[in-house]
Amino acid sequence: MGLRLWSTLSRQLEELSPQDGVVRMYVCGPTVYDRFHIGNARPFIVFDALRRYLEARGLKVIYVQNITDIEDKIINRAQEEGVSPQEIAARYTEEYFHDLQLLGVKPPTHSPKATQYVEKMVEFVAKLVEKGLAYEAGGDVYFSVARFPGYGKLSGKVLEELEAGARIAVDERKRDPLDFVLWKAAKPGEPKWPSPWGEGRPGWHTECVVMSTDILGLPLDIHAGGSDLVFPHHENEIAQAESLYGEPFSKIWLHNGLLTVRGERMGKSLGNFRYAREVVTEFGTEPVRYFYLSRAYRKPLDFSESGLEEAKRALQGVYDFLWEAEALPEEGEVPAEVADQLTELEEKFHARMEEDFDTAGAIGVLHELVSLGHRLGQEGAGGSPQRAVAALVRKLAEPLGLFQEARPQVKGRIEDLISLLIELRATLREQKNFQLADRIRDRLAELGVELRDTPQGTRWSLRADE
RNA sequence: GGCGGCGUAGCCAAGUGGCAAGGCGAGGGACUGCAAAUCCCUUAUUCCCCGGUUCGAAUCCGGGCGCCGCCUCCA
Repeated sequence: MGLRLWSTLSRQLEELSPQDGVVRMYVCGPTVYDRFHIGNARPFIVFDALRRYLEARGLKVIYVQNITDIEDKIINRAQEEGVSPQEIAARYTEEYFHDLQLLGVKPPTHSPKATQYVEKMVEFVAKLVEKGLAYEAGGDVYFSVARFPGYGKLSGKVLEELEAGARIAVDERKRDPLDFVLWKAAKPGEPKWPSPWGEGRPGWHTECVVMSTDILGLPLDIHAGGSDLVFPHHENEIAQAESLYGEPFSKIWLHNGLLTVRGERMGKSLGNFRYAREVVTEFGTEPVRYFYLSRAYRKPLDFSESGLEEAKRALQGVYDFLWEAEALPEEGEVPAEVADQLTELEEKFHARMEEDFDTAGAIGVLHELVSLGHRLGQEGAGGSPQRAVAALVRKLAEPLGLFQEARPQVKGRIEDLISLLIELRATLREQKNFQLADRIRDRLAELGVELRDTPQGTRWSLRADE
């Protein structure tokens, strides 16, 4: 397969070329100081879908997503609540896995924690110091940006202009305002680890480099995250990794667009966020996934309830076909002409997916398949062709985590009761007692049981609960 | 100010050189006792504007206008 992805680094489509069929993929994970919000969920869902698509195409994917369990925000939160940072981190790590599951995300192959890697980070920083790429100052260690000629290549920034525009209050311990911290000296009461520069803790940009290379080796095939991480986070990762190892850190850099609310970026600090858990609970797993995957992953996406509602309706339309088709008996052959159409649409689906992971275009193809299925039903093609269409939709959508739900079932006795009401209604209709017949239909609809009168008799289906 | 990106129907949205996917919604028709669902038709002669290149441009180039993100922790 030839999957091409837009790399932020090269600013062009890059062929994914894994060695031995193994894709080494790293996605920036959460800082566990709170539950993540629905905007944070975008990369989790999008890159989960990418990973699963690659797996569906026969590749092995080693998917690593870090957990930052030592960081300022965790310490602050711990102080606010009067508990230990470890307790905060443990709590929200658990919540993170819980919410990932709610989003229908397959657990990462590896979920390394920063605190498990402190020793290796110390070794890494020591090597940078040894090579003269970093320096110690007052118990802190800084990376010397001037020592890495490629600095700015990911974000397209130019060193001189960055310095000119530096808004940060210059820390006098830094030799250059752009230098960033690799190791922070411990303040009283903070978690700390021993190091050649005294007790302290690792700085923010180091963990991803150390953990990803430790687990995946160099270079990574894909390094991914939100577009807000391009600078400085990923730029700084490249600087550390490449200046030390002297080879490319990651072949492809992927960045998802941010979630906005009425055009403004969703952020914890802006207060315009909603927790992912809250949104999934309200709208459901698949509507949330559909909402994200029906938009190009690189573009900004505006969050709205109406957008989620629309996703829900679109999804229901597909299920109306799937559930109906799957209830049909296997009968008749799949005509060669239909088989050809299915092959053609399947190829179209993959063509969209392979061109920069165009899930939105690919979902459009799935809707085309559903239309084809309906048309076959209309033409009286018999059960088998429609079932074949439904099966293909299910298969193609599986890596997206869409259209996988089974028809809601009711227990045997309730099913018998519904059948009884339908029988009764049929009699009433024969007797032209439409008022009562309609009342049965309306009341059942209110209870979530929809009746449809077809030439083959009355069919019923259950609406999924809100 | 610098860097990155976006602007396609009423709304959401794919498409980056060869007749403008798809979803939601709206209107008309078929079907129905009436509905619902479904099917058929209609809803962008045109892709923010102005120039240019080309046999041909939403797609490439130049110039505007508007919006967003990053430049500070942030998915």
